[in-house]
Amino acid sequence: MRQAKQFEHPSAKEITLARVLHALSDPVRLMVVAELAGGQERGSSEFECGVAESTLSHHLKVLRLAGVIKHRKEGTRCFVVLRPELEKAFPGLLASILKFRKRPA
Amino acid sequence: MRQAKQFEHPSAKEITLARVLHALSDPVRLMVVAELAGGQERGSSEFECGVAESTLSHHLKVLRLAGVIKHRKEGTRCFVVLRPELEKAFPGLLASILKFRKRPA
DNA sequence: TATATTGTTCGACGATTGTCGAACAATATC
DNA sequence: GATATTGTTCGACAATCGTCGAACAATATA
Repeated sequence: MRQAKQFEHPSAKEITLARVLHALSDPVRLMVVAELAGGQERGSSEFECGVAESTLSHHLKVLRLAGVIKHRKEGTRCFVVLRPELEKAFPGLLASILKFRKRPA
Repeated sequence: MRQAKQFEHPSAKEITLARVLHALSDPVRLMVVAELAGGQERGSSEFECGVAESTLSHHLKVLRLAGVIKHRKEGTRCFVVLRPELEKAFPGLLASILKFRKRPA
């Protein structure tokens, strides 16, 4: 009953502005981040973004590698949550961006 | 002494969040926008961003097509300035982003 | 052990990207 | 007119992107 190997995450120092902006410059990823904006953790299957499962997985990886989300496995499921380090690095940035998003479908 | 044909700019309605974020997700373009943040117009030759002239021209086109800058010709020179429509569409967004730009490293 | 569930990784694909140098266009100056 | 100046567009290139289905890995359940 050992826990499987978890994902690699960049250190807080590796979170750069251009990288975060690039991570947010895709509608699917923007939708995921908006969904996480409340701060609570979400199961990765909760996102209904109209792309294949493998594509969503790819986008979560991009967000993870940009330092935007923490990605964790539990059993056969996966959970994601915003990384507090992001808010610490760029306080208010996410809110400033998300408040302009088109209405959450 | 006719004025040459000017550049095409997207309408204010075509300025979308993801498009703007994508335009800002490149270090060169981020630098240009930061340079324009004061609001005053700049000659395109004033930017020293370490890329070829044709590359800078490409980046200015990306910013123009994203609705971030107004690009105008005068004589043999070109001038760029932030589009007021951007601030109107996403008030405060640019400032929220630019304040986190890398300090003079 | 066998099977089902969940989600990642792999391989492929077309599209887009950032980059450069060369060629081009428009204007200014001689 | 001829030449110089300024900056764009073109053509090419490697790299990255978003996308999918198939294959795979880990866990849960029978």
